[in-house]
Amino acid sequence: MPDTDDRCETLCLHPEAITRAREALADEEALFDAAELFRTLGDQGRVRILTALSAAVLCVCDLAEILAMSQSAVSHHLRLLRAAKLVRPRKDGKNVFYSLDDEHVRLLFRTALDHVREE
Amino acid sequence: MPDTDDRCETLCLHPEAITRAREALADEEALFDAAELFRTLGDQGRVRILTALSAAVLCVCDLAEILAMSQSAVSHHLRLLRAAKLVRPRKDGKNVFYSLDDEHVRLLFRTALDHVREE
DNA sequence: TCCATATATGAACACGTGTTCATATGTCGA
DNA sequence: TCGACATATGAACACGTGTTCATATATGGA
Repeated sequence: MPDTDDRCETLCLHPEAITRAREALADEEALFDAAELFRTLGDQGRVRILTALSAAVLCVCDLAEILAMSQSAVSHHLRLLRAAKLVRPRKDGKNVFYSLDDEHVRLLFRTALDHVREE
Repeated sequence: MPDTDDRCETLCLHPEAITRAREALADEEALFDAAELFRTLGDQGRVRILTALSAAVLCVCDLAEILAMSQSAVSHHLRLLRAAKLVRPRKDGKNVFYSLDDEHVRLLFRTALDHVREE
C-alpha cells in the first residue's frame, strides 16, 4: 500500500509543473501497454531472437540452432513476441517461419543500441 | 542446459541466411546491454516516472506524491534509472531534482506508444 | 548543536518469469 | 494408416525483482 499520506511539507515546484506531469500521465492504459512492451523486449533470449530475425526470415528450428537454445524455450519466447505483435508467423508445411512484424522493432533496437553504446 | 545436439535434420534455409543471422548476433555485449535497458524500461512504475519527468523536472518527493508511490519505492526506481543513464540528478539543498538524461528515452517512448496504439 | 526534513539504501518477503521436461497437435512421407 | 519430425503448450521449479520496513546520510533551520 503506497503511503500517499506523507507528502512534501512544501511542494518543491510550481503547481504548473505538477499539472503538466499529471497530464502526461493521463493515458494510463497506453503507459501500461508500453511498459509491457518493454518488458517483452527486456530479455536477452528475445533480444537475440529479434536480432536474428532482423537479418533473415527463420524457422523455429533454425532459430534454436543458431541461438543454441532449446526448441521449447524458443517457442515460449515466440509466443510472447507474437502476443506483442513483434513477430509474424508464416506456416509452410511442417515448418513455421518467423519474421519481424513491423518497423517499430528496428527503430527501438537502433535507439537502444545507440544509447548503450554512447557512454 | 540447452540441447544443442538435436537440430533440424535439414536446415530450413539457405546457408547465407544463417550466416547473416549469426553476424547480426556478433556483438553479444551490446545485445545484452540493450536487453538490460529494455528490462529497466519494462516496469510500470519506472515508465510513469519517466513520463512525468518528460513533462517537468521534479524532485523525489513530488514524484512520490504525483505517482502515489512511497518515497522509498521511487528512490529504488530512480537508482536503476540513474544506472541506465536515463535520468540525471541535480542536488539543490535538501532536495534532488531529476530530469531525463538524453533524447533516446523520448524516442523510445514515442516509438513504443506508436506500436501499442496502432492495432 | 540539535531536530526535522529529504533522500538513499539494505534486508526480507511475495510475486512474476524463464527454463526444462513431458506431452499434445499437426504435417509429410512411406 | 503409421511413424518421424516440427512446433506449441502446460506444469513445475528455480531465480530475479519490486515492494515495504527500518535505518543511514545529509542538509537546513532554530
